[in-house]
Amino acid sequence: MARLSRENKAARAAPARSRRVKRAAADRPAPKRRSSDAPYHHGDLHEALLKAAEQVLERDGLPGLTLRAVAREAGVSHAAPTHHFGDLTGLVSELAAIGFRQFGVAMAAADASAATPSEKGVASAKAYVAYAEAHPGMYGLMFRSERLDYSRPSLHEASEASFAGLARGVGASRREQISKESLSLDQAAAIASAWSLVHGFTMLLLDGRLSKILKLLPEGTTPEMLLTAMLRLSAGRPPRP
Amino acid sequence: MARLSRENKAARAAPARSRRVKRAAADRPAPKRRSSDAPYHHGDLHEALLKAAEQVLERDGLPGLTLRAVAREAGVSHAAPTHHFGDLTGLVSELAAIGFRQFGVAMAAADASAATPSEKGVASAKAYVAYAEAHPGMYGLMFRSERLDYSRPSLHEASEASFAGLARGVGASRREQISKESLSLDQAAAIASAWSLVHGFTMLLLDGRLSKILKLLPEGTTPEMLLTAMLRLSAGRPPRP
DNA sequence: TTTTGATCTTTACATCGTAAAGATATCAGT
DNA sequence: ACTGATATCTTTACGATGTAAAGATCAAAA
Repeated sequence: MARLSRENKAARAAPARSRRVKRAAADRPAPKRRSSDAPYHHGDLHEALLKAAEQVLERDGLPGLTLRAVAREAGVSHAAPTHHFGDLTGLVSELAAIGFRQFGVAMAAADASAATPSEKGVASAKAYVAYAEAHPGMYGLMFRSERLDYSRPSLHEASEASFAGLARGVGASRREQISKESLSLDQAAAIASAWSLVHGFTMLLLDGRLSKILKLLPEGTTPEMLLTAMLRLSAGRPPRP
Repeated sequence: MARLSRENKAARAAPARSRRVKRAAADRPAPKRRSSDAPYHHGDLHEALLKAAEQVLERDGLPGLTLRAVAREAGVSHAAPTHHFGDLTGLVSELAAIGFRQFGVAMAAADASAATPSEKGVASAKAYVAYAEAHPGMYGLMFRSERLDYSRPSLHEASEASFAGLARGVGASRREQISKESLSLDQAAAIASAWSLVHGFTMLLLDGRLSKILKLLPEGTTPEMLLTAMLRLSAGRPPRP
C-alpha cells in the first residue's frame, strides 16, 4: 500500500556538509536550483518555499505536505519556514490562496473564450474540472484540507474572488444581475446547483469514485464526455443518441 | 510502574485507577460502559474501540482521530488497537464501513417512506444531506479521508452497496432498469448528476462554503430549503414565487 | 566600523504511528 | 486439575512531525 514508511527517501543533498563550517557564503544550501533570482539574504525564501511546497504537494500528495518536507525540498533547515509562515496552517493557507488565484485565471480564460452565455457555462465547467485534474494536489488542498485559515486576508480574498466569478457567470447565463446585497431563493439555487454539480463531480472523480461508472460506459468514454452529458441533462436538453 | 503520566491531557475518566492491581478481573479497564456484552478476554475491544473512535471523531474531528486518542477513550494502552486493526488505516476503514452501512440504512428508509419515484428522489436527497449534517465527522471520514483502504472487503462491500442503492433509485425515477453490465451515456449522466449534485452540496455545506449564499437569502432560510429549491430546478420545474 | 535587526540553524520537547518484546488471561488437551 | 499454547493487552523503543526557544550569521543602517 506504499505506506511511505521510512521517509528517509529524501536525504538528497549535503548529508555530510553540516560540519558547522561557519563562514563560507558560497557553501550555502543551494541543493537545487541556483539561478540568479536570489537577490536577497540567503535567497528569496518565502517564494522558494511556496514553490517547493507546490512541488511536494503534487508529488507526494496532501499527507506528504509537511513543514519539514518543504524545508528539505528548498534546502533549508526544518525550522526556516516558521519564520515566514508562522506554522503549517500559514504555509498551507498561502499555498491555497495561490491555488485559488490560478484557478480564477483559468476560469476567467474559459469564460472569455466562449461567445454565448450557455457556451460560457459549459466552458467554465470544463475548465473547472480540467484545473482539478491538472492540479489534483492543489484542488485537494483548496477544498478538502482541514488546515486552512480563511481569516488570512490573502486566502479570504482569493477564494472570495473565485466565488464571485462563479456567481457572475451563473447570473449571466440567467440574464440577470447578481446583487451583492441579497439573493432570491431561485438565484441562490441556481448558483448552488452549478457549484455543487461541478464540485461534486470533481471530488468524486478525483477520489476515483466514478471509475465504476466510467468502466460501464462504452470503451473510451472520458470523464469530460460524461461531464458534457451531465451538463446537457441539467440544461434540460433532450437526450442525445 | 504505572508510568502513564504521559499524555494526560485527556484524563477524562478513571485517572487514578491505573494502579496495576494485577489479578482482579472485575477491575479491568472498563472506564466507560460496562454492559453485559463483554464475554471475552478483557472485554469486547474491537467493538469498544470502534465506538470510542466514532465518539472521538464526532467530538474532535478528523484530525483528532488518532490511534492513541481512541485507545485513551477506550481506556486501554496506546498499542492495543494495533492488534485489532493493524494500523490507523485499518481502524479508519472499518469505521468508514460502519458509516456506509448507517448511511445506507438512512437512505433506504427515506426511499421507503415516499410513494412516487419523484418523491423518493427528493426524500433520498434530503436524507443524504441530513445524514451528513447529523454525522459530519463520519461523512468526512467516508468521503474525504486519504487513509481509507478500499481493498478491505467490509469497506468495499459497504460503499458498493451505497452506490448500488443510488443507482437503483435513479433508475427507478427514470422508469428503467439499471444493468450491472453496461450503461448508456444518458443513464450514467443521470446517476453521476444526482450524486454529484447532492455530494457537492453536502461538501460545500459542511465546509461552510455556502454560508455566504445562505446569509444573502431571506432571514431564516435553511440549507434544506435551499436544497429543495435546487432539486426543483434540476427537475425542470418552473420557478416558484 | 559598529550596531542592529531580520534571517536562518540548532536544540529541545510533546505527540503521533508503529514495531517488538514482555506480561497476562483464556482455552485445549491431557 | 494441571500445564502448555495462544490470543490479548502493556511496555518499551524509535523515527517522524509541529513548534518553541536560543544561538549564529549576514545586510544594512548608524
